[in-house]
Parts: sequence; structure tokens; C-alpha cells
Amino acid sequence: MNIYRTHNCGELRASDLGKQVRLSGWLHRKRDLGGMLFATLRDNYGITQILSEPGSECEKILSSVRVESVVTVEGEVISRGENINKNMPTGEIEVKLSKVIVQSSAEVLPFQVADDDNAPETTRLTYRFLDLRREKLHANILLRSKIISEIRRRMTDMGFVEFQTPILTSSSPEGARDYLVPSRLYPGKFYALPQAPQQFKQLLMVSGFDKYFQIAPCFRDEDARADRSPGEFYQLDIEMSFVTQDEIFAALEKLFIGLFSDLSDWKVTSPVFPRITYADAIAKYGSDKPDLRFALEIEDLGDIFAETSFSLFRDTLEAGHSIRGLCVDGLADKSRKFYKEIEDFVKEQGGKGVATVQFKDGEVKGSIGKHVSEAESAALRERFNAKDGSALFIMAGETDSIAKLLGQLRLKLADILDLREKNSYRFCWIVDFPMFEKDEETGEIIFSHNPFSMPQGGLEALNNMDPLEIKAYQYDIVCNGIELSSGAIRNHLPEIMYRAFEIAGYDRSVVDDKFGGMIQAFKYGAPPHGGIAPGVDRIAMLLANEQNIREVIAFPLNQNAQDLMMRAPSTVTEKQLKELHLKIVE
RNA sequence: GGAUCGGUAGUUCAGUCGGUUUAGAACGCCGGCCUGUCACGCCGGAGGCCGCGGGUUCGAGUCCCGUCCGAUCCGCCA
Repeated sequence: MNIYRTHNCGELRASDLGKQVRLSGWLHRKRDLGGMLFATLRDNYGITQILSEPGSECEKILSSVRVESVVTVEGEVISRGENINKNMPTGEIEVKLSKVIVQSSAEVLPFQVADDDNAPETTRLTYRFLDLRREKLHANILLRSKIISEIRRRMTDMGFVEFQTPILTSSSPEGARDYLVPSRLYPGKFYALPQAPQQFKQLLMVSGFDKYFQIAPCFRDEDARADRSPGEFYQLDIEMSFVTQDEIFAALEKLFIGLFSDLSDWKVTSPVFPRITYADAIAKYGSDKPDLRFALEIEDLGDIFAETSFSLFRDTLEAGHSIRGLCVDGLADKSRKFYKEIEDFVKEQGGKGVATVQFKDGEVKGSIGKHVSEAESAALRERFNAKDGSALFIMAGETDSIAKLLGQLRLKLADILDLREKNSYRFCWIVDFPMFEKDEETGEIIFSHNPFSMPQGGLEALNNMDPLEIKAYQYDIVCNGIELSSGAIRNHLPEIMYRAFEIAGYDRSVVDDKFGGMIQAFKYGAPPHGGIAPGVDRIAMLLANEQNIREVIAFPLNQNAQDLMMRAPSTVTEKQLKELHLKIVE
């Protein structure tokens, strides 16, 4: 018999009545009634009530030790009689103690484990081992484990092969800031931690492995966001040979529908996921990661106001900019405060303001109501299918910037008015990303996403089209407004690659130098291939219904990329620095 | 690097227009009472450089400036 336990804390039932059992776990709560002392004992599997008799040695020990101490107890499983607790799986029984051994006593806690006491995140991160004992976070981490094992099973079942790729690799241009590792053997040289195993997975395709996947650690030294962990994160990295974009979509839809249906009872988008072009997404949703749990589409209103007498709008259109708006129904009873809040939000986001038009009691009101002619009003009503009580939020200005602002306003309105469909995962693909874009600061042409994507139209497009007009076989998968991943059909042809890099300002020698391994490989017979790399942490966020990525990572860094528990980053010894040929300046 | 919000007991918060006593409450902690609790209950107690520094004022937790820390957003994230 195991010296610590015969059963875990989640498995005893009425069928075990009369058994002598031994349990080990953390003292979850204590309820000392003076004569009797009830306590609950918790482990990974559940919670069981234990009970000591008045005046017993067990009672003395239990009353003297704090909650969260680890104890081993022995006793008899007895019925709770009239006092069954229906909220507990083990609620029919309790264990009447004959022996208690304290394995490890707990000091006064910095925050409560049994209660969710909204402890500050700094404290929670410093005592992460305590936080991880708490119900929600513990469940999140177990869910994450399930997600990863389900992914492995489903990928393997679909014929994918799992690989490992190097963690110490070389720095490459483009992309995020690298984490660097100084080389001891080569003074002044550095390894870089991979931002993604991009080149390795493509090389595995060139090596003939056909279907690759990896739960891959990725390292990027960039600033954090609520859905972006600083430092390191995990991708479900996927690559396939001899595939079209549609075949990749089909594989991913199968994976996601299976995974999300299995691990959640929320509604999941049925195949085929909607495909929205990048241009449409920006125009209709003001974002390349639209939240499709609510409609509220942006409409272009340039044609309606083409002849307007309102000078602000006329000037905007004459300058070649745009007028666009959103329409929300049922706002007849909203106060001035509501519109003020909207106005303030838009200004906070960097907008100049937002014009409103309200249809109310057959009249046209709102901040620009009096500038709207009858014909314009009728056209607006028709465009938005507006009803009495509808309100329009209209912005005029530089096209890209108002598109983005309206996109943010769209989300804000969904927050305020609670427009999102509940208990639903709405997936979509965003396709036809531009191959290149203009660097706003320098005006130079740069890769807009991934330099390894195949341009639509191939070499001919690169040679003959305006680079900014060229689209790539480049796509994102989005769920509930969260970008899960980018992917692409890759460029496997050296000539097209050299030309694409040339347009982005890199000459042949730079490509040979920085991407030598891969470009070399492409000269020895490379299969057409493509892939994608959904973020595992973000999948876990969605399935755990958490707003912050740190809630699905066992040991996350804080926003400032520190580990408060392990105290990383930290200083190292002079000896270590010397071996690595490093000197600290300042 | 920038913006916004926040920082009062171990924790969560309250603290009005700058002045009402010794800066409060709940949870936790310590002590006492309590034989069927389920977040047990009841009584009592300890616990505070009001983030830090400066300023305004007769008087600052409260107003102003600076600074530090945190969260969120922008930049950044091929």
C-alpha cells in the first residue's frame, strides 16, 4: 500500500462506504465547530471532506496547521447522511479521521488559494506555484495539456510527422528582434533563438518529408500585449508539400472544428470557413482580424455625399479621401452621455472625431443632422436599412486611417452594447494579403508579411506589376477577432525569390548570405509547399475563455519580460562574461 | 519610446468640496466560544511611511509637479 494514499481526493463515492482509506493533499478549507472539525482536502483530482472527532489528536493537529499545508490522513469512509453536498462530486461521503500526518506546513499565504480574491498579478506571478493551485488556473493548464495532446493525435491521424528543429540557430534579417546567445568558441559571434522554425520546416519539405508539424517554441524580443506573451510562445507549426491554399485550409478546418468541438460546448463555425479578402476585411470591418460574432459592417458613403453641401465632407472627397460609417439600430433612447463616450473613445484612438446621424420620430438628428439633405438621408437609410431609432457613426478622412478607426469603434460598440454572439467560435480566413507595402517612415517598399510567400502571378507579376498591387498566397486564420496564425504558399523558386527580395531592397548577395541555407536547397529540387503556424497559447486562450495570455501559461513572463518568481533576467558572473567575450558597458 | 488608467492593512476596496475625532470595512492572520459545517457562525485583538520625493496651504490620503512600479493600448510583432 502506498504510504501516501490509497485513493485520490476526487474519487471516493458512496460505493466506498466503510473502507479504510489514506488520502494526501492540501488542506483546502477548515470549518472548526468547536466540538467537530470539518476540513476539505484537495489534490489534482478533486476535493474530499474530512472530519475529526471532538478532543481527538487529529483535531488538535488540524486546528493547529494552516490551510494549504500538505497532510496525509487515514480514516473510514462514512456517509454524510442527511448532509449530502450535491455541489461536490465526493459530496455523498466524508472521511472520519483516525490519523493525521503533517507532511509540510504552510506559512501565512500572500493571497487565498481557496477563494478567488483578485490578488494583484505581480503577487500572483511571484507566487505562481500558489496561483497554479487555484481552481481556474489549474484547470487552464490542464486544458492546455489536453489541447496539445489532442493536436498531436489529430495531426498524426491526418498523416503529419512531428519534428524537432534547432533552438540555437542564426539571426536573420527582417521580422522581430532576436534573442541572441553569445558564442563562447567564436568571439563576437552569436546564435539567435528562432523566431519560428520557418526555414527549417521548409528545408524539411525540400528533404521530402511531405507533411510536417511541431509544437514549436518561438522567441521574439518584442513588447507584450494582452494576447502576446513577451519572449517565448508556442506555435502549432505546420508545413505541407504539393498542396494548394484550399487544401491547407481544408486540413486546418478539420483540425480546428474537431479540436474546438471536442474541448468546448460552444458553437463552432461549420466548414467551409468564410474567406474574406484582406481588402474586404479592412473595408467592411476596419481590421484584418474581424470579429464575426456580430455584423455591424462598415459602409462606404462617398457616393451618397458626392454632391453634399457639407463642406467638411466635400473637402474630404475632393482630397481623394473617404467617408465611411456604421449603423446601429435601437439607439433612440441613448443619452448624450452615450454619444460623448463614443466621441471620447474615437479621440483617444487618435481620430479627429465622429459625426452622428440619428433617425428619430421620423426626423433626422445627430451632430450633422442638419447638414444632411433629404435625398442623402433617404440614401443613407437605404444603404444601412436603417429604422427609426437607428444611429449612424460617420467618419471622414484619409482612407486607411478612418477604416482602422471605424474598426476600433465597431469593437467598442460591441463592448458597450453587448452585441457579440455568446458561446460561439466564429472562424474565418483572411486571404490575398498584399505582397509588399510602403514603409510609412522611409517610403521604401518592404515585405508586408512573409518574405517567403509566393506572389500571385509569379515572376511575371513581380516584373510587370506595381509592387503595391501584387497579392501573395498569404493568409491568416482568425477566430472571434483574434489572429490565430499567418500562413502562406511558399516561394520555392530561387529566381522569384531573388526578384522579390530585390524589390524589397535586398540584392542577390544579401539573400545568399542571409538565407543561404534555404536558397541553396531550392536549387536542388524543391517541392511546391505551404503551411501555417497557429498560436497554441491563443488557441488555449479561446478554449479557456481567458482575456489574457498569461492565464494559459504555467510560468509566464510579466509585461516587462521578467520572471518574478525565478528572477529572470539576472546578472551573471564576471567569469561567465569573460568566457563569452562580453563586456558590460555603462 | 509614447498615451491612458491605477498604487490606502497580507489581500480586495471605501475614504465626499482640502479640515469630524485615533484613516474605515470585508477577507486573511492571532486569541476565545461553538457537535453537522459546506465561503460555518459569534466575540475580541494585532496589523498602515496612504508607492517615493518635492511643492501649494494654517492644514494634504485628498490639490500641483516630478519619479518609481503595475495593467491596458500605440509604436513594434517577416
